[in-house]
Amino acid sequence: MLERNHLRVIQAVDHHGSVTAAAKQLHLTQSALSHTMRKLELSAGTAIWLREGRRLRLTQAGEFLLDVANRLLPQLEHAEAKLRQFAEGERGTLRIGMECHPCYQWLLKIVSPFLAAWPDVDVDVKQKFQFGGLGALQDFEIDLLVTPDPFYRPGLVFEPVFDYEQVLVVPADHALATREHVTAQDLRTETLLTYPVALDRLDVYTRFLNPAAVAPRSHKSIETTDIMLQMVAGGRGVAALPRWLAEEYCQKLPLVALRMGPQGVDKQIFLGSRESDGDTEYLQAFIRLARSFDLTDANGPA
Amino acid sequence: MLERNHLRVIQAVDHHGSVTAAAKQLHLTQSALSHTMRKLELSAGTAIWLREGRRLRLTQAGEFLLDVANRLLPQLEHAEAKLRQFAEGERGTLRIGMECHPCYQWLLKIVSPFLAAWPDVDVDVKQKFQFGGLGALQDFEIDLLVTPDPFYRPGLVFEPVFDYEQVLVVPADHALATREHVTAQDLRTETLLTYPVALDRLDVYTRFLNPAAVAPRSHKSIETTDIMLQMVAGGRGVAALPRWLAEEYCQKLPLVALRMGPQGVDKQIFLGSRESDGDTEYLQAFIRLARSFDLTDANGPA
DNA sequence: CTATTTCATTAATTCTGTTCATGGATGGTT
DNA sequence: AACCATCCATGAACAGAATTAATGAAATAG
Repeated sequence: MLERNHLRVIQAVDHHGSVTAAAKQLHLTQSALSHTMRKLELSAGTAIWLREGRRLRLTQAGEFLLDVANRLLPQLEHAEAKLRQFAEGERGTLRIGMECHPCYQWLLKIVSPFLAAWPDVDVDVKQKFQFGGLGALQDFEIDLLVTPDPFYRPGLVFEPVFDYEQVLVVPADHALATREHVTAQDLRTETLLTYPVALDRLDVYTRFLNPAAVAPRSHKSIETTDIMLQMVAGGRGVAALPRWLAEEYCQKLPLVALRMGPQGVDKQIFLGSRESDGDTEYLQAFIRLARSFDLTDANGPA
Repeated sequence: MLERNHLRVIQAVDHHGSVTAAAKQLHLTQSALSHTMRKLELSAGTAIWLREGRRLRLTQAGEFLLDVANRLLPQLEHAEAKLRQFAEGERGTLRIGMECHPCYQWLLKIVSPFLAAWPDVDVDVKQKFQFGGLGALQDFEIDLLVTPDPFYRPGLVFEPVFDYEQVLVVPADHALATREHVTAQDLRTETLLTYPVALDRLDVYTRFLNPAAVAPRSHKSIETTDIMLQMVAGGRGVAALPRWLAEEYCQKLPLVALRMGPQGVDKQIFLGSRESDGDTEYLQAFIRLARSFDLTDANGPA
């Protein structure tokens, strides 16, 4: 059976031209190397070296094996180097699950410096999981969960990464635009634009409309933030978004962000991960990065 | 150190889904495999399998190693198969040295069926060697020498492969064309065309002209047989060639082949090889093929 | 709940690889 | 030519690694 060892021997002997010199490089006795060579030839069933006096020359089979060695050994070494990176948590794929639709914008701002700091780590963002975010985390479907709802489960840990206020975005020329804050009743005559998720996962409903037992005039779902706010600016409705995201768009479009209710709707985003990943460097680095990323940064220029 | 063994283990375990089944395929005890896996993970410094109950799942590092295994193992197996062919003398490069210029035509006729019979053996024909044919043979520069001059040296063996007569080729309308044979004196007024080699290696001189102390009117050297005989047919001179080669051209051009001297000049071609190659299958096969290749074949249609 | 399967662990054993000691061969030097 | 310094091969002894056997714990299927 052709082993890595054998390839190294062939390469070393050819490179140094003598058994003794090659043995030194391989940290072996000349005798050991000689034995190895003999056994290799024996198991190969053919001569690999021609011993002419004190000079060694490769046979055709030997030349062939040298080619193999020169081709495969670097690949093995490269594989080992990569493996070492895996071991030290410098390499891998960070699979992030999202349970918070608008957070995608926020995430992008973190991913970019992360990729720069961890060139050997790939990031993959998933929006759909088979059994919800927590299940996906436990099933190793994802490694990190971005969610507004931490939920204790053994083996999982959650960490708040930032607070923000959920606000209502209306056109700058809207009747409500000058109000200090809006009430649930104000929405009775409005069209509400939201992301296409279940109602019980929309804070406008759970934290604002439902407690007041109010429903908007109509409700439309839009996939992307850009289109959604274009429509708001066009007077087709109003939308609820994180303040930091809303304010970013207010600079580009004729929009106004309004507090919902006298106290406003305050939210927190959590990052969930498996306890067992506590020593995965790049994952912890991501969490640290996310936490250090305050609203000032988030609002800065992209 | 990442060994071939480890790659096989990763592949087998993944393929069978369980340690026990993989162990069976690897002709190992389940215990042995378990040990190997543990040591591999230990030396890698990272988990490679996630043990979830009785189910095994690869970590990211494991997935990576599986890729490496799937890529490298086939290459190693292929290398071993080739090596086996080398061992059994079914693969290699047969390097043939030529000391006999016109024999090139003859050689081509043998090489073609040989290549068909030994698809894994390449043939390389060399005309120039650093220290003559015998030296080249001993220095492993070539493996087979085609020569009219066998010369005993320890470690080398020569075998006659065929006899032929060296004849003089003249135009069909030449004054000598009807003669039973020509004498050395007849050439005194002729232009002799030969291959560009030293005079003492041309049989016309050593076996015909020199013994009679005769020189031709002039002497020109030509590289290729085709051109040489075109010139003979055009009345620009005469040439000495093996009869089998000459007769082949007599059918295409207005030429006549004449015996040189009353007895003619008889020659033999030998194949020289190293004794140590006595068990190299394909080399011996080539010699057998050459010997069985009698003049009838050589004269047949190409 | 029980029988069966699967994996991990410890201790014993077998094997492989390595070294030590030595001898023959080669090639350069005086 | 004789000598010496190397170089490679070999056999015996040794050490360490791989493998097995025996056993226990956990998980799954019936």
